[in-house]
Amino acid sequence: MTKKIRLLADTSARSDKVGKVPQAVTLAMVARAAGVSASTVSRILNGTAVVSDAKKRAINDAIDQLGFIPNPVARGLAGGRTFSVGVLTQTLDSPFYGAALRGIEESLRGTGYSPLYVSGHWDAVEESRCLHLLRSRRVDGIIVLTGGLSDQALQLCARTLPVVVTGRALKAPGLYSLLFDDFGGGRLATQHLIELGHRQIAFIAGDNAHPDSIKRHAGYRAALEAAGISYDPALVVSGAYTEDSGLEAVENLLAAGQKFTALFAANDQMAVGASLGLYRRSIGVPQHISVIGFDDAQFSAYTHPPLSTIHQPMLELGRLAAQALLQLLAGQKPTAKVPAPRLVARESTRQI
Amino acid sequence: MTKKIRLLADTSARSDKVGKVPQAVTLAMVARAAGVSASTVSRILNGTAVVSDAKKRAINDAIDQLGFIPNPVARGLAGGRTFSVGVLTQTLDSPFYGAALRGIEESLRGTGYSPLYVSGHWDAVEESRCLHLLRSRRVDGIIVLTGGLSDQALQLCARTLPVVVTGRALKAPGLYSLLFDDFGGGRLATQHLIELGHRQIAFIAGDNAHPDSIKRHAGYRAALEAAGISYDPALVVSGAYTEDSGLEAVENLLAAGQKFTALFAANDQMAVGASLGLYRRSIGVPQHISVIGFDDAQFSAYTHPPLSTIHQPMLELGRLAAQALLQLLAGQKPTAKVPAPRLVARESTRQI
DNA sequence: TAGAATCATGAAAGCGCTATCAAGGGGGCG
DNA sequence: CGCCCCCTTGATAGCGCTTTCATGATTCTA
Repeated sequence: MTKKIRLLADTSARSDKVGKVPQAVTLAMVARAAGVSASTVSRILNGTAVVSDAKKRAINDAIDQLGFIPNPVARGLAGGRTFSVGVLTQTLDSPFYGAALRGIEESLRGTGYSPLYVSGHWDAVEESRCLHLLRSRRVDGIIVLTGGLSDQALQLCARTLPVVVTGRALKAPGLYSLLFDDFGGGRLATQHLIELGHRQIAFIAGDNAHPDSIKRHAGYRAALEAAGISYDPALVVSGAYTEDSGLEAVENLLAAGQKFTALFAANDQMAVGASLGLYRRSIGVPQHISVIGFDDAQFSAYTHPPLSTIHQPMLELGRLAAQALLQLLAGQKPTAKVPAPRLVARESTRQI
Repeated sequence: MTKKIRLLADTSARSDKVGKVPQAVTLAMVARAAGVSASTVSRILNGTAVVSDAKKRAINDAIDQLGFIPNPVARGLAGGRTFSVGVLTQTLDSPFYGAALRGIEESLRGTGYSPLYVSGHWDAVEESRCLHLLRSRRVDGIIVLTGGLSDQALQLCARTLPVVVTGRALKAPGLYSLLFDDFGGGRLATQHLIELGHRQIAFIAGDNAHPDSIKRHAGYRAALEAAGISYDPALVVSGAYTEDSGLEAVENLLAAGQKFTALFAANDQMAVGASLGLYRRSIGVPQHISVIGFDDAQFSAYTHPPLSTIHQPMLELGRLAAQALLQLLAGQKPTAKVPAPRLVARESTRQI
């Protein structure tokens, strides 16, 4: 067997200058070994056409024996498909997007598609550059995790490439969007505090450039008003979604002499920062002030005390996004639906 | 101008069936527009040979006007290089590796190379599969962030592809390794506790499958012995580098009635989990027990109290790894050196 | 100034695969 | 029993680029 393989390899045009890649087993070699034409091997590989059982078996045997792995680069060039999907995220090392990336990876595993991650760092120009990079790398489809790109840019992109985008509600051919209910989440968090008897509830908003931050804010306000509590702008400070900004925000609130018994931060990172600020002033959570976050980041279950929060299913969202893209790629209509926000009441909030 | 471009485009062989990619500007079109041959354009693109200034200018003009972007897929097939580097990480959403990935991304930006991330989930079989995937995708080089692959596997891989690996000390042609001083770090953490007057210092080890965990453990032991404190196996429990396992470990320690005034966890995640365990028992950190972690994860500055830890420069490590790979790719000898461990004393440790 | 040597350039042959097209063979129907 | 159609298969032409190889134009040396 080994001998036969070697022989076949030797008859190949340039067996002398292999060098670079050792496993230079090509489709042509498989074809020769199986006694069929390259076309037929390709047909088996892609399931493009019906092939007789006998040949099918012969080819599969040859593939196994030679250890043939189709070269994706060549397939990409010839077939126009690279079997890779671009993922435009914002930061690779965010505890938040990380989960989504993992979800994407999970859904893609075993499908033959590989993810190609690029990060836009919340900068529309940068994101646009990333989009170009992905296109130039000839990805077969793109997943965009929120970000600051304009709706038009995405719709334009979707004209030539399947696109799945999270964090907005867009309709366009070849485009599918997955929108999490940030408004409902914001309302839910606030309702939770109200139900615990709180009436003076401070809010640390996220970056105003992010639509989700605005919607969480609106949810907060809606819950307040539904409970007959008037919205007090003095209790609202803005942060930037970072721990530092949460810390700073709570310091500002305290410095301004604001009275509140509960605090809702638009994400967990700010909630953690804020808790640290309270800790520094020896204000107990939840003894003196209840704190609730948003996102349910991985670390939130392990803070002191474990943080109450709104669970945002990023892992699930990643999975769904990838599945939707796969459906788009297969010419089907995506069916994915984003789970509703869910309250995770832990120990940082309590009855007044 | 536009007209000219359109005309040129129309004379192309299959301008009627463009469809898929709109910017189907090919090298051949540039060549025609500039009145030169494809070879010459290619030479400019790659700097492969000297070309007269006049043609050089004409070609560059044509490239700009047509908005030509070389197709990496075709380049990959023809030239054998794909301008992508594979990054084998363990989990995409770890706060720890995340920083390294960002470092890699930073170093690669602007070099023309793109990273292709795959994650092995600490499973040698899976990692090996990932390595194959990267090779089959024809990456030009590989960065391996620790993991459980055997040294031989890596050396074998390095025979055909430049490889940079972190977390081990290997020497081989085409292979460069970046080793962080885990032993020194473990010793440093323990010394810190000893200097604060602690004599009974518990240790939560990491996963024993990880060499770095073993080395941190050895560092702990060495510091103890250097200070004349006998090593007490009863004070050592093993965890799995997760928050949960840290929590569990401290519970075991407490349940067994062990006495200790300080605790060193082999990573920050376990330190956080352990702190939660102490909090649940109303044991104050650092009032009753000092806690120190390892890694200096992003969240560690914001825990209650902020966690003392050993800074492991993952961002820097990522940058260095990418730079080293770039050097390898350029045929140079990498020069990167890993920074030494550094103590970050925050508020979770104090004088006894 | 003839010949060699150097140089810039173009033509052409692939890289490994997919896709189109045409051909051969077998079966069904009139 | 013959014709037509369908089904399987192979040959062939690229995908867009890199890379010899060969060519004519220069320049240099003797």
